[in-house]
Amino acid sequence: MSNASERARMPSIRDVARLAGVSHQTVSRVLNDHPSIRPETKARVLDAISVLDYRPNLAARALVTSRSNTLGILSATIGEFGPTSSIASIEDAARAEGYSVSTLNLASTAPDTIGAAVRQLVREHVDGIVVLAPQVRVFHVLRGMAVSVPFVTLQTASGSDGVSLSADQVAGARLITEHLIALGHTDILHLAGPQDWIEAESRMRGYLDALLDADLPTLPPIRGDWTADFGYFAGQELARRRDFTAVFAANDVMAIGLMHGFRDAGLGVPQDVSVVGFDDVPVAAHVAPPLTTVHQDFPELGRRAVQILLAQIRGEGAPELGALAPELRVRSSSAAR
Amino acid sequence: MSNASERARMPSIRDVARLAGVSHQTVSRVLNDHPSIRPETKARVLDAISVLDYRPNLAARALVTSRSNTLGILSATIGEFGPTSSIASIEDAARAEGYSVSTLNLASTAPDTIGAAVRQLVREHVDGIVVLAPQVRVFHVLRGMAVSVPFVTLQTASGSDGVSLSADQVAGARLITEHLIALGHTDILHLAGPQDWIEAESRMRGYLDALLDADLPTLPPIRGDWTADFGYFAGQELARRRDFTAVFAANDVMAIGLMHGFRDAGLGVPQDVSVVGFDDVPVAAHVAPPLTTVHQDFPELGRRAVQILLAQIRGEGAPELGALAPELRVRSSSAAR
DNA sequence: GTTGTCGATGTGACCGTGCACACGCAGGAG
DNA sequence: CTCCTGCGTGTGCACGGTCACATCGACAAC
Repeated sequence: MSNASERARMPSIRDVARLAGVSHQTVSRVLNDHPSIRPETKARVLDAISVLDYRPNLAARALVTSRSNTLGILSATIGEFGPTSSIASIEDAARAEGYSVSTLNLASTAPDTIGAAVRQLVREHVDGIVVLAPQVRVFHVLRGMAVSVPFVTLQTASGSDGVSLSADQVAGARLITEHLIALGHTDILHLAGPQDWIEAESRMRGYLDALLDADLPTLPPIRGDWTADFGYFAGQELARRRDFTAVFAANDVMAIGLMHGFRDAGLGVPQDVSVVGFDDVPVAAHVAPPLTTVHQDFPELGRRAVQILLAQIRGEGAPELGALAPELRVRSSSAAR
Repeated sequence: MSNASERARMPSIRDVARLAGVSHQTVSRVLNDHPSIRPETKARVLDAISVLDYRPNLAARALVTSRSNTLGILSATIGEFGPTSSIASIEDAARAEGYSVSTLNLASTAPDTIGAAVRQLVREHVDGIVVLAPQVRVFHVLRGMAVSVPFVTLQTASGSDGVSLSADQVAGARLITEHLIALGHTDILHLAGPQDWIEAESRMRGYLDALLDADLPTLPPIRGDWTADFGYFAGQELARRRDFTAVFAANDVMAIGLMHGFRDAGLGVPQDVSVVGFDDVPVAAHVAPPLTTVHQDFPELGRRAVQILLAQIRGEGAPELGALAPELRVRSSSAAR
C-alpha cells in the first residue's frame, strides 16, 4: 500500500559487488566479459546478478562511454510502402545486434528541418543513423552538414562518396521497360514520381536508357506524386491522347489509380493499353487486372543498411555487398501490342 | 587532419557557467526555467549557451532524474496498414511533446517474447509504452506482468481496467453490415481475421449484432489471416457455394484478394455478389470495382494514445476522449440485391 | 534593532557506470 | 636471489547533470 516499491532503488553494480564479495570493478568486468577473470569469481558474480535481478543502467553506461548503443532512423517518407517495409527490418536487425532504435519522422524536407532532425538524433547520442529520405535535397543537405556520427542512406547513390545503398532502381526500370518493348510496344509513356525523389529519377533513367538502346522515341514524362489519386486523374486525362500503347508508372499505387482512370474512360487494360508498375505491393497480384511490376526486397535492404552502418561504427571496412537485383513480375496488365 | 575534433569534449554545463560567470547550478536553473532567476542573469547564461553551442547531455540527465523522456512503441503487427499509419503519428505527437521514441517490433507473440520486449524497453528507461499488439494474447500477458511503467494499448478494450483505446470496431462493423442489409441482402458471409486478434473479434461481433437485430441468419464465418492471398483462395472456394449474396471481409486487403478470386471464378462483383472491406486503404477507391469499406482515422488514434500516455506519466487524469467514430465509405463493390 | 521571509545564487554530494592506475602474487629468466 | 612480466583484483575518479541545503542581501513586521 505504501510507496515502498516506488522508493526502492534498482540494484546497482555495487550492490552486486557487495553480495558477491568482490569490488564493483570486478562486476563491471564480468558484464563486459573482460578476459582475465577467474571462472569461479565470475560465477559468483553472475549468481549475485541473478539473485538481485540486476540490470545495468543504460543511461549511466551511455554517460561514461559516450555511446548509447542506439541507432537512429531518419525517415522522410509518409507511408510509402517500400521505406515502411524496410524500417521494420532495420529495427529487427539492429535489435539483433544489441542496439536500440530511435525513429524520427520528417514532415517536410526543408533543409533546416532535416538539420534539426539530425541534431536531435545526435543529441540523443545515437551511434549511427539510417536515413530513409529518398529526396535529392535531403541527400545534399546531409552531405553539406558534416554529420558527426556515421550514417547510411537508403537510396540510389548519386555520387560515389558517402555510404549509400539501394536496390538497383535503374536496372529494375530498364527491365520492365524492356519487357514492354519485347511485347512490341513502341510508344511507351512514363508516369514518373516527384522530381525531388532520387528513386523517381533512377526509374526514369532506366526507362530512358531502355528506349534509347532500342532506338524508340521518348515521350515527355508525366510528373506524379506517388498517390493512387494522382494516377486516377492522370488516367482520365491521358485517355484522350492516344499517342502511346503502354504506360510505365513509377510505383504500383499510381499504376492502380491509373488503371482505374483508364477503366472509367472506357479504355481496357491490357487490350487497349498496357500498364506496369514498380514495387510489387501485396495487392498488386490481386487488382484487376493483376499488375505487372518489379519486385524489390525491401527487408533485405534494411538488413544490409544495418550491417554497413555497424561496420562503420566499429571501424571495420564496409562489407562488400553486391547491388540488390530487382525481379520482374509479369502478370496480366501488360500484353502484346 | 588530426583527431582533434574527436577528442574535443562537448561543452558541459560548467563550461557554460564559467563563460557566463555564474555557478553551474544557475545554468541548470536556466535550462529548467526555474522561476527565481534574474532576467539579466538568464540572458547572460543563454548567451553563453548559444556561443558554445551547448546541448544538455540527455544521458546524464536521465541518469540523475531516472527518467529518459523517451516513449517506447511495442508493435506486433507485421506491416498491417492500420498500425503502421498510427506509428508515424505516435512518433510525431511524442516528438512534439519533447519525447524521443524507441520502437521495438515483435516477431512473435509468444508470452516470453512479449515479456522480453517489455523488459528491454524498461531497461532503456522509457517513461511509457504504447502497445500496438492487437492480439488477445498480448493483452493478457501485459495485464499479468505488472509492467513498471505506464502503458497504453491501441486496440479494443476487452475489459474495463487498463488504459486502452481504439476506433469503435464494433460500431464500424455493424455500420457496414447494416449497409448490406439495407441493400436487401439477407445472406451475408463474414471473412474474418485471425482468431487471436482483438479487432477481428470486434468486427465479427459488430457483424453478428447487426444480423441479430435484423433477424437474419448467420453463416459460419471463414477465418482468414488478413492477407490478399488468403482472400483470393477463399474467393475461389466460395464461388462454388452460392448460399450468400454478400461478403463482409474483415479488412480491405482480404477483400481485394476475395474479389480477385470471385473474378477468376466467373463471379461478378457487385452483380453476382457484393463485397465490402474494412480500413479504407489508399488503393481501396481505385481497385475494380472501387471497394465499399469503413474508414478509420489511424493517425488520430496515434495522437490520442500519446495524449493519454503522457497524462498518465505526468500523473494527471486521463483526458476524456470519446470513441473515434468510423465512417462508412460507399463505393461500387456493394449493390442492391 | 532584531527577527523572519523571500529572492537569487553558490556549494557539495550523488546518480551508476567505465577507465586509468595501483597492488599483490605467481612463475620464469638471469 | 633479484627482477620482470602478466594475471586477477581493488581504489579512486570522471562523466554531466540535478537535488538538498547553505549563503547572503533586501525588506517587512514586530
